[in-house]
Amino acid sequence: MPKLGQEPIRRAALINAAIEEIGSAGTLDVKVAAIARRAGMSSGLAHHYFGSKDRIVLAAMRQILTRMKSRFQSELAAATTPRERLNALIATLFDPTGFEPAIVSAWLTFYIRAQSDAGARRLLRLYTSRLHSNLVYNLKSLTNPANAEAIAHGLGALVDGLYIRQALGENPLDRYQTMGLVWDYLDLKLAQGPMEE
Amino acid sequence: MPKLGQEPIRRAALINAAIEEIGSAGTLDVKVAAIARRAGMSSGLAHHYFGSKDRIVLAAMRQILTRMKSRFQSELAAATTPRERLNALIATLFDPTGFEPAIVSAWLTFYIRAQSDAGARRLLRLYTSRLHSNLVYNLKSLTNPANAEAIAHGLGALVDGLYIRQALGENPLDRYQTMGLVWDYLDLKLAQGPMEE
Amino acid sequence: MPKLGQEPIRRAALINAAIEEIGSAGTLDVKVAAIARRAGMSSGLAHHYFGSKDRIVLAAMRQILTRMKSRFQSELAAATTPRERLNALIATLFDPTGFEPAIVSAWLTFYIRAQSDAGARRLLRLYTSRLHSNLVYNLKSLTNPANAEAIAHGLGALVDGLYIRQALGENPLDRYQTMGLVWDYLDLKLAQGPMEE
Amino acid sequence: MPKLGQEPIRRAALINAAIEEIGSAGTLDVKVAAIARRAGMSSGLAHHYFGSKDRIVLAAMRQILTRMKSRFQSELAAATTPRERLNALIATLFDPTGFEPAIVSAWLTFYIRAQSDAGARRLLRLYTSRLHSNLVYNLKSLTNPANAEAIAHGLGALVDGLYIRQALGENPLDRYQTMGLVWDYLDLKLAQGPMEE
DNA sequence: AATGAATGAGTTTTCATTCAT
DNA sequence: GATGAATGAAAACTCATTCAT
Repeated sequence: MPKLGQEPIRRAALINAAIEEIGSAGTLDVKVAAIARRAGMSSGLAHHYFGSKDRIVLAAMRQILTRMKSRFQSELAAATTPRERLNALIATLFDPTGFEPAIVSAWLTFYIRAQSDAGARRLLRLYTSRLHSNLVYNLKSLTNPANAEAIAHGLGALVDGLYIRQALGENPLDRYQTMGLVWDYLDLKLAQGPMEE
Repeated sequence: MPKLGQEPIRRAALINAAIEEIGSAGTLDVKVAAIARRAGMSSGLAHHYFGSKDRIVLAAMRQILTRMKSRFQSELAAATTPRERLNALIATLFDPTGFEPAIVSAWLTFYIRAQSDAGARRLLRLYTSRLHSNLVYNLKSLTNPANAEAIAHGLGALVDGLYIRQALGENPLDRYQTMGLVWDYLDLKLAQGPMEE
Repeated sequence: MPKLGQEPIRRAALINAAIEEIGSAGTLDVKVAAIARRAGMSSGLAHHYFGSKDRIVLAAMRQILTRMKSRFQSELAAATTPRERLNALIATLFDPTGFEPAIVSAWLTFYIRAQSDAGARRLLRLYTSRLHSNLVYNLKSLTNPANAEAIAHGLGALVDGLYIRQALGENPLDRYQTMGLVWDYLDLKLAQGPMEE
Repeated sequence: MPKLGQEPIRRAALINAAIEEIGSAGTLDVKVAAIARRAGMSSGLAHHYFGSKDRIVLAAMRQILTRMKSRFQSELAAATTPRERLNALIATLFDPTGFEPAIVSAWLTFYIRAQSDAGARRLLRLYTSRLHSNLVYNLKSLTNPANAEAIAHGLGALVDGLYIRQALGENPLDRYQTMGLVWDYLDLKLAQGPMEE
């Protein structure tokens, strides 16, 4: 009797292996064989489940985004005020889970890939715009709309920048210091640009 | 007698071609043959001058950093006060020359590559630490040392983040808006953390 | 399930093909593709199993030495007196198996290669010193130690010289004549330098 | 005014450079560019004078043989008796000039090449047969014809074997010890097989 | 479902040889 | 004669993908 329900297990194992492999190599230039080995199976099976290397990589990317999305959802569920929701968003962005070296590194690599791959770009844009509108939506309760847009841009850029430095091992700050830097920015901007009167 | 002094000309042509190729591909994963073709020569000659593909790519990276360094130097020459120097640094970072798609793209790819390539990492770290100490040095005239460090970190992350978004074509801001965002951050932070008394 | 245990089969096939190819070309300068073709597989597979051309060639050399070693062992097993063992050693050195054009040719090429390749040199030195000490050990029962060393040197050089001539097709002697020449040398030397009293 | 008579100088320089290069590389697999550089000229000029790499290598081989021939002639000129001539032949074979590592090494490499290259084979055979008949001719004065042939074979093989060991750096004997080994062989053989009565 | 053997197309790399000057 | 730039063909090597079992 064949083991039932192997497919989802195998797929998940491959996706995780791909993320780890990309993260540890610091390159999208990983070998299917290496991913499969890390996932404890043959390269042939990896192809069987995903059809091509590109699909594996894309699935890994999707997986990272999905994880982040569900983290957002659970964090946001507990928040009630706009400021709490903003704090929750930032806390999620810097959640240790998403900040593991492998994840950060894989994430950045996806950024690069998005430049030349429409599928990756679409995925990433979806994520970016969701985050942006989420930020803007909550900021609008705390400041005027134009300011909300500006702050959202600044926050987004700051987060991306901190990510990139993390990936390079150049960030001398720990998680709380990093979050403090972002919160500080948020506080300053909110103090600077108040609600229109 | 053959054409003399072709070496520097060819090397420069190859480096430029490599930057363009990397920029247009959005990947470090370019072919030597493609670079050589773009530079108007055979792939054999490219190898003759650089020895290997890696060296060509590394030279391209070095070139980008060199250009940025000389831009810094000329901008800084005209500045006299610390604040002017900070403004000049930021202006240089967002100089259109450095923000051309090809350059941004090559730059980002370089970031990723630095993770797995010691040569690239060394080069990048040199650039990063120079920029950081330059920022800190000038900020120390305007605020207390601890604050100077913190602001330099925030500025660095912000700039990196804006770069990444530019590379993705996700930055809806133009050059002046982008610089405005950075200046604004600088102003806010300086206002927040004054000189120690 | 694929055919299992192909690796040793393929490796052996490649090694044999390499020996044949080297022998028939009279050069170590053979193409991986040619070896692979002779072994009935793709060049990719040859690389898969050996990693590089050099490793294939080295493995071929090792194989030749191994064969000779096992021939020594079986010949020596039957010998009981020192003189019988010396005769067995010489008989083995001139065993037709080791004197096939392909083998001789590969062997000579190996000699040359040993000059620039540490791996080959180590292998060859191992063989050379084993043979030498084997000769010396048995000669010591028949003559004084200093003489044993000298005879071993002479025998070694004579054998090498006969090999090289065989490789060039310049040796007008057949196997027995060639062995006779060596035995004759041994007899003369033993007669000349007797046991110390 | 162009320098006159440059051609023979250039050719000689290239030939010497080729011998050195082959000797130091321990391979016939040397680059034209490397030979030319060693000879202090461009690779283009090397082709101008020799037409192809093969011709350079062959010329180097011819050069070594020519040198040895002239050494034979001058040594033989002084000898008057058969035994003196034999001694002179052996002394020439082990003349330090011909025993320089580069020469020995290049020589061996030629041996290999002779297996796959008719031009090289012809050249080498010419040398070999001349030496052989020279040995035989003089030996015939000292022993019976059949014995002369046999001794000449043994001497030839012994010399070749000593050469190969020299090239490998495996010969623990110095020049005089090496010659002693050969003379010893000659003496023993002559003592063993006297003139027919 | 699963394996890992096998392929072959795609790239890098090397170098003898040619050629404009 | 002389240079060294330039080429291009040949070879090594890599790896996604296929496939027999």
